[in-house]
Amino acid sequence: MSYTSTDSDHNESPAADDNGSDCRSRWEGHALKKGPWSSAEDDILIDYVNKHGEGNWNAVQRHTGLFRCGKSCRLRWANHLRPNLKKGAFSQEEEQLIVELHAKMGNRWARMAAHLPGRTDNEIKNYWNTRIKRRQRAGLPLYPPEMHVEALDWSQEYAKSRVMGEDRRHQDFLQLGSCESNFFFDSLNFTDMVPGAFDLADMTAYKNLGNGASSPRYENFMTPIMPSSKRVWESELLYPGCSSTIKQEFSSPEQFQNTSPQKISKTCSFSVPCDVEHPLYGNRHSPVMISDSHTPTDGIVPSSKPSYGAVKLELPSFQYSETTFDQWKKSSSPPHSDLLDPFDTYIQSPPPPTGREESDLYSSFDTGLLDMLLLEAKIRNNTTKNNFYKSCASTIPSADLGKVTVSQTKSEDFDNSLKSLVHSEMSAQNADGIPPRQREKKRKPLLDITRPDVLLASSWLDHGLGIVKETGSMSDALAVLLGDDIGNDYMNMSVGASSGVGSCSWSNMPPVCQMTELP
DNA sequence: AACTACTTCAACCGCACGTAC
DNA sequence: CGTACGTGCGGTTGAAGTAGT
Repeated sequence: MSYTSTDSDHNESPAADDNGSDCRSRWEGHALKKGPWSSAEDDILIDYVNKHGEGNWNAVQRHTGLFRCGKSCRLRWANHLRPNLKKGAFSQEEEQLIVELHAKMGNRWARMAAHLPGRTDNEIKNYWNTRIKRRQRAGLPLYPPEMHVEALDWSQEYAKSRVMGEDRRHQDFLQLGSCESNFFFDSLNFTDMVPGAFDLADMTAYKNLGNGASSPRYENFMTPIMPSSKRVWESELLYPGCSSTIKQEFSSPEQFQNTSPQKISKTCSFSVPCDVEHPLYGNRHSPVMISDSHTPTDGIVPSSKPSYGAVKLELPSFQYSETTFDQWKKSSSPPHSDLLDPFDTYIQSPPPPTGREESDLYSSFDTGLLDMLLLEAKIRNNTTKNNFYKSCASTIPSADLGKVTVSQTKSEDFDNSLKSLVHSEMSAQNADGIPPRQREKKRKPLLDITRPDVLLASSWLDHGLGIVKETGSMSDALAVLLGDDIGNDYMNMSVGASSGVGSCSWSNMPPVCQMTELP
């Protein structure tokens, strides 16, 4: 950015912004000013808003002669001029709330700002970016472990509220899957590699996975980056039944430990969500259980468009009603001081040691969600392949899924149909590495995982989480899971998508995605 | 004091959505 | 149905400020 004017000079800059409808660079022959606002401009804007109220920002320049575009006026008002704005550093409570909110929402700054009176989305965003850098430097994960538990609690509340029909506004465009992230991260990843335990809490854990793999100016990819087409792709991914069921069925680690893998498997089974008009799964909010699922879901349509080949380590953000969030807040545990900087008390409770015995994983149920995921992955290995197809199907828009008839739901044909859809979807996108439904909206690459700094950062990642980085490759895993045919398709896909959006080397996958051999 | 490196934050940019026509 | 417009959001940028040498 090159500010072309300052407070002292009131020259109108020959604005470089000629991009049409947004901030037009000129208005009635005058160049629109850019850069910092002068106090005189502020006064004009304040006066205008006092007289006419907020909104209709483009009219400001018409009525006041202020050579600022409407967007600029709105931003200035919202971030600096409107009353009741809090200035200064965030309080401890605010900081903690931001961390909690981010764990639940991702990079939804405006939504987070709604919970922080007097604070703007921009402030929160800046704070968060600063926090990322600080903690990265300190080699700390972005979230303390307690976040997982809280997120789990929240997801239950959230699931309840959804079943009760709340949050209709956001249900209108529910999409399944962590839509923007890499295909395997979305769909194969935890839902299937770690079947049955993929909900908000899981993604919080996953988020932590990536907390370190960033570099200056690129750190954001490790936080839940919303896609540029975020509103369409907004992920409401929740498998509320799964984690909730886990919690209900196994109220204690001992109980979990004493339960047969089969029971755990059934309890944690993979639930395919549904949507209101979904020809396959039934009506929205109709609890649906398919295959080996014993867990009703509240129904979310699997219609996300995967970003094939784009490893963005992105996590879905969760929309929620304000009511729901408040409910969650009430039910959540008391504030944790270790949510806060400076690197705080988290240092006193370091990440779990690496290289555990599996038995230790059982006993870590209450502390390490990621460990739980790993454990489940082992338990559930046998069901992974079939689930993979279902998961792939979850990336296919519901319209296409409609090709799979309801009668096929529980039959082998169902799986075959899904496989067919998956194949066709993959082959369609293989040509240029972009899924056909995504070509029209090519997005900026948010992560190039081949970047040296990104790869280097992975050690930080592992360190911060205490994860043993296994050496097995993802391609091997896929070969095992899918057979050579499908697996190769995905390998090719990965290569084909290596330009632009960001290539993905399988060996670069997070450790959790490299789980291959199970005892 | 001068220089450099780093951090903070205000503002810009592009995109997407909703609405009116 | 397509287009223009207004608005809002999230990501990015770079000037200004600060700390370190």
